Amino acid sequence: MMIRARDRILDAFAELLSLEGERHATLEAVARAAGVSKGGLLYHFPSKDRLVDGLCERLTELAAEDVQRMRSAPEGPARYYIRTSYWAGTPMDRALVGVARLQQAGFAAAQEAAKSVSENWLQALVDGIGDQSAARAVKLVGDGLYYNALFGALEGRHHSAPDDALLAVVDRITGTD
Amino acid sequence: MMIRARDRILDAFAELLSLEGERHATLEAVARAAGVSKGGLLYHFPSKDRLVDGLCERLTELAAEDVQRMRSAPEGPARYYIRTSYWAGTPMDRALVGVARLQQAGFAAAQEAAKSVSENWLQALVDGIGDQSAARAVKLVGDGLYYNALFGALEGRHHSAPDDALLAVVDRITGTD
DNA sequence: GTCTATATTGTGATAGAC
DNA sequence: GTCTATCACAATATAGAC
Repeated sequence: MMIRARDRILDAFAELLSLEGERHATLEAVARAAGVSKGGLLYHFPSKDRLVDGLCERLTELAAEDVQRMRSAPEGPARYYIRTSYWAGTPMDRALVGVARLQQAGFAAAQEAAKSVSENWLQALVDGIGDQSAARAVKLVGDGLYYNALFGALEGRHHSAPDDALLAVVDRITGTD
Repeated sequence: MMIRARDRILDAFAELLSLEGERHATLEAVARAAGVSKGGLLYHFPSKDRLVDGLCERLTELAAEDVQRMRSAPEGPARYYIRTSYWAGTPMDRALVGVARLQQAGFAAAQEAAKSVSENWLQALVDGIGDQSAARAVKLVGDGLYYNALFGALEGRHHSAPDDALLAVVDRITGTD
């Protein structure tokens, strides 16, 4: 069965945003990558702002699922968060980097969505670690990894191997060592 | 004496990029903010790519000076780096966030400049701390702060007060406590 | 639901006066 | 060095056929 065009369009949008940058994610480029015409795209998303909204909603859903996994992870939320903060080209990676790029381009909806998911991750870390400062430091290390992912995505780099030495440093931050 | 128009233009470009996002930093908006006409701007920077180059060069200069200060800081490079990684609206903050936004919009020159200054900061941390993993973790915390600055700039938030609790965590990472 | 064709606007860039 | 006027093109959006 055919994947719904609406989903293919969001896939293409996230991919162009994360791999080529916001300037290259034009409606025409997205339509072409999704295999539809510009008019076809605009049937599903009547304006670019609505397309942005669509990706923000997808990120919100994917991030909420991730927070659930994080809260119930046997290794603890800190290690889980750091281990999964590497760019691996997953749907959530592309959605997150895509929304970050939209936010930095100046789209208000992306600003709000990025802030919201960021706060949810931080809260899960605070609840799991207990200590505010340690949770914040772990969050910052993860943010740093995402920031580096913003570069890595454009360069086509993948950081597939979770870094054991870094995880050891994280254990020192949380006091688990 | 009148500040050179060329510098005013770069100031305006960095400010619009960091405070309103890349989409709003059009040649017309930059010219208006700098108090010149579009034609006047294009005398100094014949194309948008040259304007981007100009900001990248400014960042490279400011970052090189900062690396010097960092290497000779009495508190050590780690604490210096973290303490100055907060968004405070300084010229270097605006240049750095501005270039980050250009990079994520898809400008290749910004990609190279951001990568270069990032590597120089990391090298200063490695040289100062000794341990590779610890230096990398400190760099990631600083990157995380910059990543948060990408949000804070748009929201007009300033993180003027260096966070003592975070600096204490950094000491634990570097083994200085 | 998807297409083609077209309208509208914004953006980067040029030409030439002063 | 800076301006005004204008250009060419690209990006978003609309209209209407199928």
